[in-house]
Amino acid sequence: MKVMIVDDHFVVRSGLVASLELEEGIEVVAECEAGESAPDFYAASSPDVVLMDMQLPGWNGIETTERLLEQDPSAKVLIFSTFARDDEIQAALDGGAKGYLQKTASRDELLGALSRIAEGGNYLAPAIANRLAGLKLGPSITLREREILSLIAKGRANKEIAAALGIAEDTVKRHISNVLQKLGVSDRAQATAEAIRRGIVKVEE
Amino acid sequence: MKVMIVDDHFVVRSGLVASLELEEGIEVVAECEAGESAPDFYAASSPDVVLMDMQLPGWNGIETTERLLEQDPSAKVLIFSTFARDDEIQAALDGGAKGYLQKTASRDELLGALSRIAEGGNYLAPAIANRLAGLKLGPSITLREREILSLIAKGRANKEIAAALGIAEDTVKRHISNVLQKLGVSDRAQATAEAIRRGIVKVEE
DNA sequence: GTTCTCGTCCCCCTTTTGTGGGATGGCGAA
DNA sequence: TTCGCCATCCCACAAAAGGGGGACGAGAAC
Repeated sequence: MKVMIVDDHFVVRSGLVASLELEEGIEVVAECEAGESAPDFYAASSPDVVLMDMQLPGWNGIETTERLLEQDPSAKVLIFSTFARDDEIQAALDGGAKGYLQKTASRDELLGALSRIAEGGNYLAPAIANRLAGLKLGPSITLREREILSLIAKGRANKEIAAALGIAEDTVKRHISNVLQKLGVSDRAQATAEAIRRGIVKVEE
Repeated sequence: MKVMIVDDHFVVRSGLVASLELEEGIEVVAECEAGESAPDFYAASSPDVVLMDMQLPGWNGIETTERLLEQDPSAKVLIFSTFARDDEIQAALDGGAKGYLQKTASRDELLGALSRIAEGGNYLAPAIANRLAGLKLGPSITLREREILSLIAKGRANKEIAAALGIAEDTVKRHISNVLQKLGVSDRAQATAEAIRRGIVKVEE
């Protein structure tokens, strides 16, 4: 089985290489530090499975997965993330990933997930699968709403947001009113915290 | 140099072992998955440096560091964390750690930090050191202001904050006005984002 | 002593925010 | 096609937010 690794942490890459190369029949054919370079590495090494980190500078794991799938619709991506946030898992699976594993997973779980996916199957850690099954999917946040949320987090007033997007201030207020309800919060400050928690808005260093 | 590793992620442990064992003069004498077992491993292997993960189930990195220092006040601990939150770094250094390194660090940075600390020195990633220095130079956020910031992030209105703290609404407004200036932001939404970024307010799963 | 910051309180003022109502056009799914 | 959702716009209104002024007591710092 040919495996490609996408992770910006050298320590994770070398840990994965060290564990996987020990295994009979597994070969790491590419290691890549950034989402942006993944398509080229993929084309050059045609791996059976891609092990993809979620938190990457630049393109994140989801975006990179989508690009790989544009390039090769049969690409098999296993997301390997530090976190297990429901919305992130949902987004990863929606984006076409074949599985989702936390970095707390044991070596056996990792190997099991890899072989399941190489065979064309899917893999979700049991704990995650259960949680997702019981998850009541709340109303989804639209593109426009996400856009406005990120401007709110930057301290923009409704008037400024309207100007930036070229729409009326009343429309902005309407969007905000809707998104506050969807997030189950009462004002833009709490919406900011919730958007950051859900990964809708990023906080850069 | 004898190194002990404390990290619950097998992939990080094997990555560290793989990278460190390649190096002349470095030997990994203990690997440990939980803070609770660290003291025993430490006593059995007497390492020169302990590489400590921050996010551990049970005892976290700071608590484990403190226990190791009770046991051996000359223990040298290098925190190896996924994050770089100001308050966490502060707590780690206050707790007696000799250094703080993010998991995004390169192999060279890691080796450099390890040898600096083995020699009895300290190590803070340059970016982090600058940021901490910058924060100390900037105006400091008072206790009351932090308290109010976290209530703002929870969506509380000024009136509610006043009631919760048993003070007048005008006083709350005064505090908010001050803290907005100190953070260099224009409203409570942006203040929320900034407070989260600086680690003043935490976002839990 | 004096000066400084912190936390507290009051007044007044403008601007912003958030919600309610109602309305239109587009677009995709049932 | 009809229905629902998205995005857009309008109006009106109450509440909230944020800034300005001035003031006071406690305690730390000089």
